[in-house]
Amino acid sequence: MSAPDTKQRILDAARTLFAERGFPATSLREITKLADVNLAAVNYHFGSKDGLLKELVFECIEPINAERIRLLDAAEAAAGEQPVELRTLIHSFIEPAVRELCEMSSDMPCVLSRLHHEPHAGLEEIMGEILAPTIARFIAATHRSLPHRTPEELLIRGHFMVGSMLHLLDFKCEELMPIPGVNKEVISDYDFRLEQLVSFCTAGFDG
Amino acid sequence: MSAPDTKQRILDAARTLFAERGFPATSLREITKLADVNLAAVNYHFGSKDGLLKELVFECIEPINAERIRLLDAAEAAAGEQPVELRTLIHSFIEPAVRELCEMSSDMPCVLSRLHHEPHAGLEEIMGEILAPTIARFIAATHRSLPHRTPEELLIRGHFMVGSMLHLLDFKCEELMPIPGVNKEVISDYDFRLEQLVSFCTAGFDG
DNA sequence: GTTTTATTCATACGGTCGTTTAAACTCTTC
DNA sequence: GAAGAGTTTAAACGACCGTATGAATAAAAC
Repeated sequence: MSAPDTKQRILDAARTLFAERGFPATSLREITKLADVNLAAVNYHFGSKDGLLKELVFECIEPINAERIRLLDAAEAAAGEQPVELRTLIHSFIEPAVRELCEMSSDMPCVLSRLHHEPHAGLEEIMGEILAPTIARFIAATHRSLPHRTPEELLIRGHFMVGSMLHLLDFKCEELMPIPGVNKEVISDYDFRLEQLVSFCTAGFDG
Repeated sequence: MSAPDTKQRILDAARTLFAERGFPATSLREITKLADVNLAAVNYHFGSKDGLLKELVFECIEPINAERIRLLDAAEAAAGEQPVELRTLIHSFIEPAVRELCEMSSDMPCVLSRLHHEPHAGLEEIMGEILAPTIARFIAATHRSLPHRTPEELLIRGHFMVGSMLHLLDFKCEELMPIPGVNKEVISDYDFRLEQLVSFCTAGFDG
């Protein structure tokens, strides 16, 4: 019954529990019990509880960010001298996150969404170092696409876009109050969610 | 040096620390030390740490909710048989939260924003009981204003609106990476924030 | 088959947590 | 000024936390 890959089992269990109760409220004993590994394994493989969190977050947002840059590069190359269309820009930013996070695990979106709102010591570093250059590029591109908007408007609307996206990632439709006429399958569909979010933000940016 | 109003001092200290480190990561010892009251005072006045949180949240969102309903009633009365204008609807939902939270304390928005993303046992109850009827009314009103939209579209876009709003409430511009040409005073201004958010959501809802 | 390296294990450490207790201290009210 | 309800205090409780240790085990190298 021993674990073939202790490290991965710990990551999976941590993801689940962090999503359920949050990072500070989850103990290593709960994680290792769920993962069916020894308590000391976390400190052996990750150094500390913080180390575990960092690895979990990094392995998740790094590929998302790379994909964002890739899509933006492609869009700018295709547009040549012209500014990239706003909708394409927003799609490039949102799609990798929604797709990757939905594919990876239904838990990770929740964890990430929380971490954005409950910054943890030493984690802004990851968020900052990895995300900051990306965000700077997207703001610059948005500025070219919407030259009539002030920098303040673009910045705060970008903030709204991130808020909508994070909230979508944390969207459990089971928790929804029953609303007459709402089809849960439609709401849960990945393509529907993505399309709606891109449309909402595209219209909102220019509205 | 004894406290005239222990209860209020605890609430104030708790608000500050919950905003800074989050609920689970804040200890009663830190709270009572900051409030300059005895450790046992929390359990005497609030029954438990959870009780403290509940009272803090309730005293904050109850008036916001009441004001939302008041504005919606007024708007519907003014519109008569006609559906209320979308922008008015969204303004009625957003304005009370942004204003009340900004006036009350710069800490509370942060706390509330987090709690939405890190549901705590027994708190969904407050959120649900207080917010659910309000949300139902706003969805119904939105449906009248935008009859060509499906219920699923309205629901998920309402979700985006809430996400944007929560993220705005948690917006500390000090943490911002320096972006050339951005005036921090403009970004921090209450009226600017409100106007931008209402415009973003109004355009987004119909986009 | 022995030595070496990597991993797992049971257990313990010092600390902090939320909560409780019972004594001390206010006050008002008679 | 004695009585009593309301509040504050210091101290302690048992439970759980993240981390560290050194022995046991498995895998690989020689």
